Amino acid sequence: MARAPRLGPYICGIDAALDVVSGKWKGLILWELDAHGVRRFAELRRGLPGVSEKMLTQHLREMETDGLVHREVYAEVPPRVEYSLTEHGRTLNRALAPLGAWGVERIRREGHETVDAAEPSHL
Amino acid sequence: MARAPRLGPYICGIDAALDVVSGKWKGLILWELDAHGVRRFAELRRGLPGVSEKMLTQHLREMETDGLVHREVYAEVPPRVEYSLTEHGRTLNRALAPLGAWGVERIRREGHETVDAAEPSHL
DNA sequence: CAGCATCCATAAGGATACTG
DNA sequence: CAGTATCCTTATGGATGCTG
Repeated sequence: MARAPRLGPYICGIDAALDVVSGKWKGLILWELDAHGVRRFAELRRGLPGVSEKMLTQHLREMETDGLVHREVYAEVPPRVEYSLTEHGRTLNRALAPLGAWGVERIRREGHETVDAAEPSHL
Repeated sequence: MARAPRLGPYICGIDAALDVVSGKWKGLILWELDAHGVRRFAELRRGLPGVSEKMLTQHLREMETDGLVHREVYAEVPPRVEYSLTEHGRTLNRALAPLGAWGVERIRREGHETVDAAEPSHL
């Protein structure tokens, strides 16, 4: 099953925003889709080293429900499904930019380990 | 025990930033401390309706470890402890502002329920 | 290819009682 | 006042196998 419909009320805007980006891969999914415009399931999977099929599917479904991601299914054999960001997804991604910059600073400051992405860098 | 020292490497800045604000009350703790400058344990508790002592203590300790919060203990009877933000805490809070604004928009858009804060509003 | 179903391990959060 | 300690429930994420 997916995420339960969030029981209590939100306390503030941060709370409401964090609710839709919390999840191990959601920030990265947002980044991938924003960078490439459109991605198929398998492409997305390759872009997120270590993600399981289950988690990728689950996160994509939740983000679809939250109005961040658009899912386009083509009735072909073999099946093809393309994911892209909605306008809300794009604005969220822009709102996340300063946070990402802060995070990069934190990594640099504390000398955390990072992964080497095949594509140049998300940093 | 508190949070484990985070096993894997960070994938991107968002990832590294989310790691320190994930936790049911952390965004709000940041907000409270930024708004008031200095808060005692009990004041903080009143500002976070519904938080348990355990979670508040735990979150504060993690945020201290992450260099976001400063904890000042006064050797008095009865004991007094004051919490405030470090410079890193303040910059994080600023980086969170656009996300908070996005969240407020989302609440408005989707008609989510919110709590009525005693103090004017976190929204 | 793009998934769904099932089972399982760990992490996050909460309730309650007690203390320097 | 400002916490600890303990026990318990739920949420999150992962492994594996199967399917239209």
